[in-house]
Amino acid sequence: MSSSIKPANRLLAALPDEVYQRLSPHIKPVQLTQRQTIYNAEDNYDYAYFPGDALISSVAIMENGATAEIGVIGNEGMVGLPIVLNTGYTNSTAVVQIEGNGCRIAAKPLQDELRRQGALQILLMRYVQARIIQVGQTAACNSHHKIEQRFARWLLQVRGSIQADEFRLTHEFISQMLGVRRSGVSVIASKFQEADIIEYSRGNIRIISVQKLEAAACECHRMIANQYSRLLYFEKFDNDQD
Amino acid sequence: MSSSIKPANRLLAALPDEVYQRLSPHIKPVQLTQRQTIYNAEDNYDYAYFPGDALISSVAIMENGATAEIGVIGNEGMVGLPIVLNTGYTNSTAVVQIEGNGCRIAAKPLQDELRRQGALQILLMRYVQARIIQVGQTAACNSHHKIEQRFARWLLQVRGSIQADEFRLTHEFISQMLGVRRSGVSVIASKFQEADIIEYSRGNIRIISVQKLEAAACECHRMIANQYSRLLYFEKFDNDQD
DNA sequence: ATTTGTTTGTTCAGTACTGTACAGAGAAAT
DNA sequence: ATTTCTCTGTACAGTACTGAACAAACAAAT
Repeated sequence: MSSSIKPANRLLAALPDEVYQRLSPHIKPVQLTQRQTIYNAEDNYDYAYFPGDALISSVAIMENGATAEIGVIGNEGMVGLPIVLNTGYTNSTAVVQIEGNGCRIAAKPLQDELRRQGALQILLMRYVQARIIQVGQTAACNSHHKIEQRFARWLLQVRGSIQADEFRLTHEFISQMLGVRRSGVSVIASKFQEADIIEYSRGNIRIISVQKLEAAACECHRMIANQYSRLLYFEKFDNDQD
Repeated sequence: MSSSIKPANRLLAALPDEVYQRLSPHIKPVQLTQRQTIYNAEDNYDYAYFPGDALISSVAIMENGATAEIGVIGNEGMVGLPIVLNTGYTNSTAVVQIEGNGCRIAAKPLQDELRRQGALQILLMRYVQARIIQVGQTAACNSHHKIEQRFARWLLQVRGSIQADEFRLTHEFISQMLGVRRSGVSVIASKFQEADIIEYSRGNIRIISVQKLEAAACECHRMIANQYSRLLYFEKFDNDQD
């Protein structure tokens, strides 16, 4: 039982051994299934979730049922800011976008470790800042950028979070994340496929050219990626196969 | 020199006397002038600002110069999340929207007090959560709600933050906050004036009927206001004069 | 093999904006 | 008193969407 097996989640992996050792008895693996709701708006947070190869979206749901993604959490992040900030709950819903594994830690041991004001505290404060930047840029992006740019940016963000070029996602689901019509997504997906940027079929998407996708995306992707790497020291996922 | 003179800023006013006493040598009054930029994106934060009767906006500025407000800070809040989270800087610009007074505290004494893990830590963690909720809801609101609803909501938010029904703001400035054209704002302002909801003239706006404004606004205003009062225990500014 | 459900393609009229332009009205400056 | 500047009113063509509907293609279930 050595400590040298680093967890798939990059936040946990970034912790010094000493801290990780203290937390590890409380870290429990979980399997996350597609479309599973981890927390509804105003649910109390009892566990923080750290995705491995799963991807989770933080989503705002309006009174009329319209949705908009306000955060993407892959293995660079965690679900559970209300635990870090000790505020009980929040207004957004956490939904599993791409199924996979991950782990979770109960609120109390995590908060106990935070109170030591050590590496975990520093790391998660920086992560909170990264999420604030992400959601702020998303707010501005939703106002000013076209669906096509936003779709491209979103694909790049998903790619960066799960560190893979292929994933299972329907147009319908993507449209809910972008807060637009499904048919709008279909039209642009078709255009991107025509341009050899992506390939897709019935719920499966593969990114063919990251460079072309970056050219189609708005500045927001670059901006957010830069801030994440500044704050969390993650190297970029940049092995472009072009 | 008693401690009983409560500061105009409600965050500072909510602190126990003991904490406030420790901070008070570091609290310096500042006058904030309209359109003054307190911090540009990526400026390092050396002081946290606590508005009294001034109002500050946190704004994202895109590469093409387009702007969008991602946070409103009045006497219920502070400018300086990067100090609280100890991340140096952020991607947004802080601009004075309505001139007035306030005070500021240097980063170091504030962070020293935060490390005590007392009332300031609890309060500002809760404030961070409130700001996250605000910006998240704004992101969704920008996607789904009409300019008219957003304008109404924005006026209510400004009113709640400065706790006054009249303030100096041009259509041009409002349009930059909402991320829309100036002429679009003018049309709706004129419509609201016709309906006896507001009154305005050359940079001066007065809210006549809060109830009508609430009816014109989207759900987002209520949602954010509820979360602010839950997290920060502020009573609502609800002395409607209708 | 046939049915059923899911996913994508496509159309179409309608709406809410955008970008731009110009004029008028009030305030400030000389 | 006249000019200059700031702020607001209004118009107009163009664009990017929306909401809704229906068909086609494919996969899964029986």
